Amino acid sequence: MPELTLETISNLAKKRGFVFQSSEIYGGLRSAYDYGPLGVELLRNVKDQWWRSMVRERDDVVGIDSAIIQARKVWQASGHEQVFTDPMVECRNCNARHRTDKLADPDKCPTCGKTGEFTEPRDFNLMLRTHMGPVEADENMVYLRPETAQGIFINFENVRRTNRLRLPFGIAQIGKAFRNEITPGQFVFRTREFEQMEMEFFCRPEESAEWFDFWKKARFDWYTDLGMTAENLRLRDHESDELSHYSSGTADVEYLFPWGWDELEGVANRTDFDLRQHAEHSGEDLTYFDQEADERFFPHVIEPAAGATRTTFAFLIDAYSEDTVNDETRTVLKLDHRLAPYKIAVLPLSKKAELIEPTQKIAAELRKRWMIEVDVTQSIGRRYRRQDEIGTPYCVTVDFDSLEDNAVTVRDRDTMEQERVGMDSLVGFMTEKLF
RNA sequence: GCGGGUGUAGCUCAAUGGUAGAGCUCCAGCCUUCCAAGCUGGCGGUGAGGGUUCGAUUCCCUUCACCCGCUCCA
Repeated sequence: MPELTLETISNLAKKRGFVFQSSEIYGGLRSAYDYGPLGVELLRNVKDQWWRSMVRERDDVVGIDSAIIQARKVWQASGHEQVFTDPMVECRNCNARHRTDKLADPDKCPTCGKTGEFTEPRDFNLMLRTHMGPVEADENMVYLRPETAQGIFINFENVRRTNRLRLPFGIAQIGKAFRNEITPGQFVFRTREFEQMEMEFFCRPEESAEWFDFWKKARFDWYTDLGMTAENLRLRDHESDELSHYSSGTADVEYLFPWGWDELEGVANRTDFDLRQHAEHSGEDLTYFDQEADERFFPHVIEPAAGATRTTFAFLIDAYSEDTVNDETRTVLKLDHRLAPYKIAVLPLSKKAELIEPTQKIAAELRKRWMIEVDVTQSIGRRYRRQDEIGTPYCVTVDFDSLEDNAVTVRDRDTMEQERVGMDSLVGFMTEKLF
């Protein structure tokens, strides 16, 4: 198979209605994308699988959905306002960017050594801003959250108390986040508006190393369980100099994208940094009281934080394949059926009315359980290829024999093999296949 | 944001300072048609704004977007 390029995969995404450029009819808006009918299903399936494995299948994790707009003080306490708004200068000679307050010599570029090449200091504010209320004044300026994590920390006590939770326990959230990235790009990989899937797992300080290892493995396995190629995945521990301001240890789950290894998810040991900061800034007591041990302390936190949109993108890339069939290229998205936008396509062999009627009947029955599509246009071969290209695992074909024998053909996306199945047992048959 | 490149139907490409063409895709019709078959017909375009000109897709300016490098981190 020829090397897969970003262009190939983004072309497929546009052509089949997975992803569109934002504001396209007005020339496009940089760094924002709209998800089409197929993309929204794929994205939703990825999020559902995450939620299922992180929340519903666990007895120690609960979910929340916090507001995108939060008090400005949240971002002062978390450190984002300070870390995300440094005045910076750029070197005209080598284009390197430096924080003004970190320069030994304010006129000399530490990267290339030239002097007098700096631009005027500019604020690089990585948080998007807006105003609460109709009057645009500094007093009512608010940020759009740059991560979903803080919405969890500030609700730590609410959730713990109302749900009577005891350590160790986690709080999970899926939602949009916004960052004024300096350079967005690589299609949907880095965008200024994106979606995160984050979970903060609170535990006793001395157990944090153990949970850190647990979550690293659990998160890595989640991808392979959903069919992502293990050779295209790796777990990489951060060097101490690349750790974030809040972290004592971080490991990234990385995927081998067409442009190289890049991050899907970060698993970080955030220690008690966030709870301490919020306790200090808010004046609330955010410690945890362990009745048995009779002690009060700040829990430590392990955070698996994944990008929902880029993870969806990675699944799309990983599923892409091209076979040669009868000297033609067959493009197939070999998506796990749990992620595929459509589970089944129902296809009458021809448009004749006598076939349309049973097709609609079968479709109505299948639609109660699965996301399906009915396609009646053009030749059956063409329709199979179309379904292959959007990753539909099974096609159900109604032909003229069906009118006699009350059976249909079920065709497998990956093997292209066909099996005759009675209409009465079709739902049961598909339930087996789509467990 | 800086440097380099690119913008013509959904896609691939053609043409021209004087009514923008083709192939593929898509849609409709014909054919009891199981892996992108055929025939007939149809929809559809010069990224946006301004300037020069009798006339601009073509020349000039601005802008927007995309791709490649420098940065970032979900």
